[in-house]
Amino acid sequence: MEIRQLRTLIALVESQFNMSRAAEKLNLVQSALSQQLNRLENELGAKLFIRKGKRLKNLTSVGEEVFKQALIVLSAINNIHSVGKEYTERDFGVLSIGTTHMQARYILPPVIKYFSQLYPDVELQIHQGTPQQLVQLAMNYEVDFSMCTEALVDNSQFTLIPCYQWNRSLIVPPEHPLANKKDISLKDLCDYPLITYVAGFTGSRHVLQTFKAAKLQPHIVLSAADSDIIKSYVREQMGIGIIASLAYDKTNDSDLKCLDLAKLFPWEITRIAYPKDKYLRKYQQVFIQLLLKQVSKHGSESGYFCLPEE
Amino acid sequence: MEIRQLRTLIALVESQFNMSRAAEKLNLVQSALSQQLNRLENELGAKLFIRKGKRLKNLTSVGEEVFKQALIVLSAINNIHSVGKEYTERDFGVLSIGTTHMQARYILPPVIKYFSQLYPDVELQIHQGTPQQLVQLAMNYEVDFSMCTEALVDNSQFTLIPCYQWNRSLIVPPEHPLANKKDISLKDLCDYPLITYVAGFTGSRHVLQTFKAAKLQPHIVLSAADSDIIKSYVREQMGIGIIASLAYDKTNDSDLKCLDLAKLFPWEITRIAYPKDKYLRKYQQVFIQLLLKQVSKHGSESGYFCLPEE
DNA sequence: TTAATTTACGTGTATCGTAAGGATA
DNA sequence: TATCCTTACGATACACGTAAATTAA
Repeated sequence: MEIRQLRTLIALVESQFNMSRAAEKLNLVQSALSQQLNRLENELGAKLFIRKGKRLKNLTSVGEEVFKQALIVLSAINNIHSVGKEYTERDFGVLSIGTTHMQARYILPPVIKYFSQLYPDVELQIHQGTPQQLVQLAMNYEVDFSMCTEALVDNSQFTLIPCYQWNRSLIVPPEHPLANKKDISLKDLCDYPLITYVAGFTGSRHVLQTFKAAKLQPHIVLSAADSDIIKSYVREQMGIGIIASLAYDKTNDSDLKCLDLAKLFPWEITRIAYPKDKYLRKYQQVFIQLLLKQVSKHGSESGYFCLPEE
Repeated sequence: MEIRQLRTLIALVESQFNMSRAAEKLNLVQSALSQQLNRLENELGAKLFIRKGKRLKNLTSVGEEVFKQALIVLSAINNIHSVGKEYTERDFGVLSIGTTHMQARYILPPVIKYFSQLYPDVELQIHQGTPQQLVQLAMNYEVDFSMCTEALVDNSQFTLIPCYQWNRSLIVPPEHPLANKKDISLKDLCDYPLITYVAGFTGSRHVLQTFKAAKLQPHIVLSAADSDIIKSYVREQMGIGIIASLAYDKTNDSDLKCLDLAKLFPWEITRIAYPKDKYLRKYQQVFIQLLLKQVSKHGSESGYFCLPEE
């Protein structure tokens, strides 16, 4: 059995059982893939794919099992390469992070700035996506780690590092009736058109649950993936906005009134997640340390987020 | 990188950094190994072994890390082969068990007999050893699983299946002063020369701890690795014996008196252990099931052992 | 018909074994 | 000196690419 053959298997699954596309991914002609798959199937004595005529349709049960193990093999092989690079090119390489807009915009900038000075030869890649996509990215080793607020925490395949916790605030135009109200209630929020994060995003699940638990029906007129868009629409008088408190910028957003909602909604915990079996290079570990340090320092200053208590 | 190269690395470590022996293991000439190691080290850009002149002395730190990952790779590759065989030769193969004399002699026979009828084409291999060796065997995939009483339970790399629990009995010649005594105490045991299992074996640690906790000093004249030897020496009047209760055979050992010591010493739990990442073939799973069934049935009859409560 | 896969065949590469040369205990 | 490792070299095997044949959509 060859590692090449396992790569082939994985590429085939990742390209929805299309050999030509898989071959392209691997920079090979597709006849080569065809041969490799044959050899692998012959060696194992079992078909790995369900075929319809000549075309591959899906994995067989044997294929499923072999595929799982193939992922383990390739993860370990990647780790070995990382170990090598760690030795030959200690401060040189790529750091790819999966994250949401919120992190990328409000948390990461100072960390990244500092990190880039420390490691000028490390190329930083930021991949944005929904929490679900971020989990996928980390699982498939397409990023080194993801920062997730709604990660599927029950997934025991991940190392999870609690990173910070944050709460929500209401933003309204200064002339809005709620702008000077103290102790805003859930009911108050239901009286006005609401703008907040799209479902499945950045802890929006908890917001909806909270309303539901209180048997209230909020009137959501618009939901957006990022805080800046929510702010824009609040400025356009389309409604009141609920955003992460840390997304409110005292200087740039001074035309909006920001009211703390920490008591109404549960705090969210954002974690760093990467596969348990992944080897982290030194600079990757350093980045995580810097991030935690930044959170504990700047977070406590702003009061909008802090280290989790876990 | 080639799987072959990782096999080479592992073989080198397993043969104490002796290339010639490693080559023999792999059925290759040793120049081939030399080349493979070179290629691997070149690809990674780092030496994996500390050398003294031309000879290999030990792993470098890079080597250590690569070695760990190589073990993962080969475990997964083995699993893939198992999946294949499970498909092509469902009821055909080898089942190798690591176990102590006690299990092999007093627990396994009926299980093995039944299993052999179910799977006449599965070759059974029983590897005996000390608990430490059994752990090693399982860890290195040299057996499919080990049955351990004193397994290093803190080792999170193992799947552990509690199998049965058992207690100890005193065996004495029928004319011995203790033969008719009720409620034998720890102190009583210290009054006579004692014969029991060797240190590090079959729960002997707990026996010694119990005496120590009671500030008593037993007079151990002889320790042996298996119950039959202990019985022999008790028959020779060399002392009184402490053995696992289940090792006393009512018919064959009727010339010895057996007195339950369950209240004096803690119960031992025997577990099946195999690496978490190991793929178990059907017949291997069946064997474990049969074993558990046998224990629950025959154990409760004899009263000498039973299913653990965990 | 077009897109996808298999099969046949030739080429280049890389691994293995033989054998000779150095180094260590 | 005996054991162990490296290097050089030739034979073999094998994976890849080209191209033609075969089969679904």
